Amino acid sequence: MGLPKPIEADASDRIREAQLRKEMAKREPTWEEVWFSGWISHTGTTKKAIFQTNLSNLDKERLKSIKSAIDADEIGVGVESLKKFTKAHAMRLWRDLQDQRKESVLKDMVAKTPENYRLVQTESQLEQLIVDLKEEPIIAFDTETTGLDVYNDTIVGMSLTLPRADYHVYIPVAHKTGKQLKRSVVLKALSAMLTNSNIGKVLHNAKYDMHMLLRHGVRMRGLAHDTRVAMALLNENEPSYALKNLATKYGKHFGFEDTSHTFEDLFGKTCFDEVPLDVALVYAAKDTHLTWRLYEWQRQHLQRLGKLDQLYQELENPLIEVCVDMEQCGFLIDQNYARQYGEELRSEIYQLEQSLTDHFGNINCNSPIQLSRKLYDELKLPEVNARSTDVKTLKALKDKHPGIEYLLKYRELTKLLSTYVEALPERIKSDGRIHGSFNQVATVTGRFSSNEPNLQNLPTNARKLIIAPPGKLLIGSDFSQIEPRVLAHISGDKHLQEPYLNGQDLYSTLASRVFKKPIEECGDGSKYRKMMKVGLLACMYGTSMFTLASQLTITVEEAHEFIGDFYKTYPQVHSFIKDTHELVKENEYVETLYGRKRRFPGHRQKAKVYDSLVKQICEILGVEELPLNVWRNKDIPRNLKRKFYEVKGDVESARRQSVNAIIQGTAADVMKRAMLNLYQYCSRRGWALCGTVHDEALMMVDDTVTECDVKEIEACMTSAASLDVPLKVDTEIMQRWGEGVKKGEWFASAA
DNA sequence: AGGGCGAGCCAC
DNA sequence: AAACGTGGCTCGCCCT
Repeated sequence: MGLPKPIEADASDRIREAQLRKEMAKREPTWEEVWFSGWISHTGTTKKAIFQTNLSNLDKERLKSIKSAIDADEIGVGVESLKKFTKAHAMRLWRDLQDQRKESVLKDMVAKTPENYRLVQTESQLEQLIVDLKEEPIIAFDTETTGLDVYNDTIVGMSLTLPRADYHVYIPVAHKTGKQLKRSVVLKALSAMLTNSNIGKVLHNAKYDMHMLLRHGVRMRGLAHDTRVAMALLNENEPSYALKNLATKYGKHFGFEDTSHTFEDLFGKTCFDEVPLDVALVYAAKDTHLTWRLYEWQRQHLQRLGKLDQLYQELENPLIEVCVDMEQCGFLIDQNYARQYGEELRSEIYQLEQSLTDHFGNINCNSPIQLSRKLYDELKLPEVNARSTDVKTLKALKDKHPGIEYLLKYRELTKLLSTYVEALPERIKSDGRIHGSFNQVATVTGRFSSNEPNLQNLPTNARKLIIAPPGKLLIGSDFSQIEPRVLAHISGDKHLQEPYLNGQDLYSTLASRVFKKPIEECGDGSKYRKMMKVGLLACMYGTSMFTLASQLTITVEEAHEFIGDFYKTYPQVHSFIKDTHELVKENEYVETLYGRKRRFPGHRQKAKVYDSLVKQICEILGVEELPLNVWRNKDIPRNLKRKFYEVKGDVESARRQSVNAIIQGTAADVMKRAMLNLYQYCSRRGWALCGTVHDEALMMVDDTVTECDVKEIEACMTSAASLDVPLKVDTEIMQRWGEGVKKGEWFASAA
């Protein structure tokens, strides 16, 4: 092998190298990057140019030849040690460099501690702080803790920004080293301020700090602004809402030019109570400082946007403490039931496994790869759906092999067991409850999400693990058909509103009109009603004719005709959808009824291209409307097709999402408003709102609850919005979630 | 060993 | 060529 020719690094190479270094600082690099970077450091920058070249400039072949040249001792450039430069060596070097970098960064940070960052370590300093706080109508606040578990970790320090006095403090209370006050002393001194709802607090992700303060018995009031929640309203597409990432990205707009380092960067896995106070001060005080600046910047934008500000002030901000209380409430798990049910499932699964081995041999049925090999290669089952092994495909193959039904049952039971029946009890905290978290700003449409565990996707059988504590009952109130009602309101379609105003069944009425059948033939369980229900949902979700056809087991042409008839009968629904597409093309965003925005950056240009291509295609074919299948149409030129499919996916996806975001988002707004009403009502009664599943609110109430109380609960929800159609709420009462009884029956049997 | 990712599946 | 919107969790598989 010949000696690789040195590659001269020019200025642009060096720039790219710097970029690579920057990239490497942000994420765990691949070992090749490490190897190369370490190599550069190891050899020094004065060595041959070949070593100064950016890795990304070397094609794979060249890199390989260089490596093997080194291995074969063919590179004799005076870097003898290089041939011993192994991966392990590189990683070690990398870590050393990182540590050195960390240390020097920390040293540098401490040296540059701003003058108005102060530690509060003594009684007199604390007293002075309390005095100064009396002059502040609004402050920024943050806690530093031993970890991220709000039910087990503890506060090790607190930082505050005093905007009027123009200084920032860090109050260590549980650091392992350094002079500091006791946590109880500090909290006692601060509690008047923290619990005073007239003193505004600005926090980043307040829910977390509020939980933490509750760990030490302090209920924070007067949350004025949460920069994380507000950021989600200002840009629902933000890739990360971590304070440091927001500072890096937007800092230049509010005077934070330097990129801040994340906790991980600086401290890795070290617990914050081990961090020396001088470092802790500059890190922690900067957090509230940053939060405050971010707040001021966000205020400008919210005020400019008006409606969004109102949404924040009236809805999202008050909802934060509702979330805190919901999470604190938690869900009680029936542990005996869980054990017993788990055993039942395990034995049933064991038997199914025996049958599966008989049918399919010794394979792992949980593995799609092994399963598809068995089903399609060995057993030669027809590949109805491209070798897929999902439920839908398996159901289609049910008649083809006797083992499939066992497989389906096995899927169902193992899912239930592993994801729910075994997993939920593992999350039980010391109070016997699970405390999942609810996130009000995790979805782009404004709906709630839930995790650790997700309480919004429990199947009925898993919900049965959750019970009301003694003396309590669970109440589940759900909005009936909220999304169609929102559509009826927003589209303004009088015909769609009619059944709601007259108390008729929506889908039967729709079906009767669209299919031109007497209402008797469109009743509950009729095929027309079923079709209509699927069809309406398809319109709200923007389903393609292909999918709709397969759902209804009709042809694409029939589906197209069906939707055409629907739009003809309900023209305002059609125009709402078309108008929305136009609107999103023009503005690149849509809004819910309450001003929540869903943005589609870059859509305008793509939509223009898309529309002009549609026009061209229609002209060539001499038709008004785009044909159902463009790809197979022989009359359309190839390059036109190619251009069309380049933008088709993105544009149609944005259009579907825009229509859906208005409907789903408005429904979410209404639910959030309802939750505020319910929270107030429940608090007054000493009850608890404990969760939400999109259109349903869950409450924990005394078992003395009356029919009248339930009416008030429902009123809290129906009065949440005044639409052109009435809102309807159905309520179930239960001791065990998943075994609910309609309110009517409950009170009838109680009497 | 542990992270990333896709398949699959649960909910509305 | 892809085919329905919003989520989160577990598993197998593949990678380092």
